[in-house]
Amino acid sequence: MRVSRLLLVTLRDDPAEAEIVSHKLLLRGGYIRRISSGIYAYLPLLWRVLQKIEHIVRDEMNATGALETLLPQLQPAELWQRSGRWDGYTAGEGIMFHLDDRQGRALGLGPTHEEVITTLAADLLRSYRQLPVNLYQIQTKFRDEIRPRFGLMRGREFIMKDAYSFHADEASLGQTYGAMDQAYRRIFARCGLRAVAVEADSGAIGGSASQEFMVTAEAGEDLILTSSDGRYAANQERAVSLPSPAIPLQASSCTELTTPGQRSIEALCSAHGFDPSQTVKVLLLLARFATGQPQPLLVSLRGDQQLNEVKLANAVNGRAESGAGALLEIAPITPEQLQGEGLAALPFGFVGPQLSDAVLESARTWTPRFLRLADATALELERFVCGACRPDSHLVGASWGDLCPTAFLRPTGLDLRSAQPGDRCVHEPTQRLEAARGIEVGHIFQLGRKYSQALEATFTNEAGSDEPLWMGCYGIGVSRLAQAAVEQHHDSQGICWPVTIAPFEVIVVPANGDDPQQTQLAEELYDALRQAGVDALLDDRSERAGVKFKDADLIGIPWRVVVGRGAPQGRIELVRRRGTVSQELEASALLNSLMPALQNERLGLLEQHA
RNA sequence: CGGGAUGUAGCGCAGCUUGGUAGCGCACUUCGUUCGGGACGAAGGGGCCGCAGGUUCGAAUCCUGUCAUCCCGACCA
Repeated sequence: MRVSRLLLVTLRDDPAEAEIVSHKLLLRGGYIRRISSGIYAYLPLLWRVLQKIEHIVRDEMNATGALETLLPQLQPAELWQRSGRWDGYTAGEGIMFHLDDRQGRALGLGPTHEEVITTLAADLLRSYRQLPVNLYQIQTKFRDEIRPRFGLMRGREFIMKDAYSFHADEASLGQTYGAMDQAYRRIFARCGLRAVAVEADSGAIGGSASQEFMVTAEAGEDLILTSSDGRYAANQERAVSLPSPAIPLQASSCTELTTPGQRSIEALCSAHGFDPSQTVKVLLLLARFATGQPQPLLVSLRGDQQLNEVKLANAVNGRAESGAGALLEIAPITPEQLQGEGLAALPFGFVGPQLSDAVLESARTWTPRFLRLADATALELERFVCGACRPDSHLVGASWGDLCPTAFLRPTGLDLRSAQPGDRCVHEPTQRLEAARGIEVGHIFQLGRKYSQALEATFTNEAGSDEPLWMGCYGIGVSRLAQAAVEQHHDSQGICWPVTIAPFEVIVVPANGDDPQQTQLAEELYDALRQAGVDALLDDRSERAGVKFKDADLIGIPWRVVVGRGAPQGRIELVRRRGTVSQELEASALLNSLMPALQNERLGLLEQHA
């Protein structure tokens, strides 16, 4: 390809719309243009990158025996209603774009494809003899994100590879899950990305085991916690750790303490010399469901611990009444909400675990009793400080036995705290958790039988009876991966693509486009490279050398061949983009010099993972 | 959804306080000189100042509304 024909439009200034470096570079390098918030055009240069990523994905997926398919993006609401996800995905802060057709039938634009694929499986898969099967597609997904940001990182329309496997038993599912784990490691390595596999929450998709693949980068939206021995890595949403021991409170009985205006743990402790680990804080929250009544929550945590919302949401989901439908939101109870329910004001900041359900008695729409949950670290305290349920007053030396004498008041003990960097590890207490930021580029799940049961996808087993299929699902954010690669591979001059996903492998630059000797030699080398199977670009523009060098650096072509003053003597220059390593050599020696290095780079980081 | 900011040429911005009909840099076109790290000179082209109302003799500028985009938040009272 010739640069003059490439529709290469580069920008000198950072566009105001971009915040992070990868987003700026993709815009400046002429890779993407924003069409609307979270919606981007993939320009020809980026499309080449995406196709190279897709090729690697296909190659590795096919190698595991998976079958490529293409499923509809426009999906009937009925399918989603049968799986129970329609309300959760469309109401509240649901992420599914949806619409009505001319007959008034509701449809959704697929944010994911479990419903469609499971329906197909129910239709096609009848016998254990057909199993296991793994189907995948590379498809545009639609998600109405609360807040799209960072270019392709969190878009409302993006390209994803998603795969769905079907099995006769759990062991077979485990096998494919393992094979996908290995395939994913190879895919990211071949793309030249440093990625780590972490334990993850399975989120809205549901299911049991799940693992995320994170590209480590400062701009990552996720916090990941790892042990330095490499044996533990988890998303903070899911991470577990050993809490620091509490400092025992010297008290044998319960007394009341006046605490004017001391609503926060911090204010309370600094005014009276308590350690936060000697206190129990109580959070009053409201869980809203798609169909069921709003459920007030009373959550007790040790004062020095942080609530993990994801763990809480999972706990609430597991305890919701069967007809409640999807959990839409958990948010702090506000004074306005209490008023709206016709309830008396509550002493926020001075609430203890003993708060009676009587305060909810006359609620108009809420369930008139709290769901009482507590983190294990709070329940372990013998004596502690907590709110007295009266303004400007706390209890010192309270105990669970005194406060909550009846089983009715006693909270259920769970793991609800967030693990923090520096915490001791569960697998080995001498190890500490370290924090890193990561961009989630892949996620694999063992779904089990959740969808197959809901959508009645069954097969006939060896014994002749019907049972639901076992399922797994496996995603890779293809467009996000492209930007994550830029985030991980750039310098002050621009992008430094790994060869495997670069739009071109080599760019040939005649320094002076008016010099016939230079242009002729450049043309010859360009032809020779292409005949050798190299993905080459020729900068045939009549620009000054500086402009061509700057553009080559910005768009990040891994190798540059400069044909300049040495052309009459047959001397050229070979420059490696990464590190800007340059060597001068005979034009006739180009292929011999370049090909071994290029061949090696075409493996990505694979050799490290072999 | 809450808070903050910004909408002026393809991109980056000034002008707005104190109303008088639009400017700078880059990019684009032509010519000349230059030619190995975003050249220089000259001459050009391009804007319903986001949109809609209002105030005024007159609005990019003041007022009201609306739309869009970006950032922070929507966990610990």
